[in-house]
Amino acid sequence: MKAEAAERRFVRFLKSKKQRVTRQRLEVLRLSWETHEHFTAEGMLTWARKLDQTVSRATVYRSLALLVEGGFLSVLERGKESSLYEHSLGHAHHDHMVCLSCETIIEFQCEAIEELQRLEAKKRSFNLVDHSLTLEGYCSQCKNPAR
Amino acid sequence: MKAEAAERRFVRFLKSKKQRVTRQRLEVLRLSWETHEHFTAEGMLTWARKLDQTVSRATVYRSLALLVEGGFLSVLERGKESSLYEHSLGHAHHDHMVCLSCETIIEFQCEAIEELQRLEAKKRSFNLVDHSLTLEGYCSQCKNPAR
DNA sequence: ATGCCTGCAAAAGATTTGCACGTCG
DNA sequence: CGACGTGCAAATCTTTTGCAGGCAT
Repeated sequence: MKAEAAERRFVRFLKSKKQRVTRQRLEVLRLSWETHEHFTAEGMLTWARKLDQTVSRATVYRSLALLVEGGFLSVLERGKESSLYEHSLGHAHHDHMVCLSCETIIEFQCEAIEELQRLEAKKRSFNLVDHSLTLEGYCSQCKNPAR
Repeated sequence: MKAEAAERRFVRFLKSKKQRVTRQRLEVLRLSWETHEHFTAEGMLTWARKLDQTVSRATVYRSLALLVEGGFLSVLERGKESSLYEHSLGHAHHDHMVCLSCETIIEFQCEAIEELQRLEAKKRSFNLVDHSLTLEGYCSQCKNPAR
């Protein structure tokens, strides 16, 4: 999805929730569309501050949460490490492989896995909303069988 | 695996790492074998303190990390929420479905998914060490399509 | 002996919250 | 206007760490 489309959709999303369209919220949305990398809340704060000295950390967190709720961003939780965000609408869904050595993130898609997940959920009358799958190991660069 | 077997294996594990077999470490191991539920570090601390007033939080965390490293426990990371542990050796590997409403955790196994993960990893020359798959949604009790 | 462990308390790090003020609708 | 959003700083919460003394080997 293009940035402008995302923006229009975000405005609609906010209105539907009776929330206000503010400069800060739009800014976070726009910035998240400007990279194709994963980013942290702190990273977003740094970018936002380049445009507007006064944006606060709290607002960045609050906006990111809103964007996730609306499905504009998806989150990759990393235990105690800070979460990584990426814009998601219009991106095909994918999962991640994370290198335990160099931290590189490889994205992959596998429809067969998704299908099996839906099947397992259905078996248990579980109303599947979302899922997160992360494979941990060593990328081809690091191939480090030690641990 | 029985508790005694786990204990023997843990002692061997510690010795192999030239680490000491201490009362606190054994206690954490034993307690983790006494429940078949998932537990938090804080929960473990509470249990341990019933037996020994002086066990410290730091030691519980350090022991849990050791047990995870040795493969005695597995962890379910929950974003900002505290991690959940469960004894794993001798338990077949499984993944989790977490109810967004009542927090119930349903365990499931699917060898076909595991196989596909190995396949995807191999495709990318990724040396797979571990993985975590969590399905989020609503359990049959809560079936709450809203969100 | 002696070096790994432990308890304690303080530190860390990410994220959240309370509050007074600003601003969108 | 009036409610909702924002910035700021302080608070939270989980987990980690530094250090002095204790205990396993």
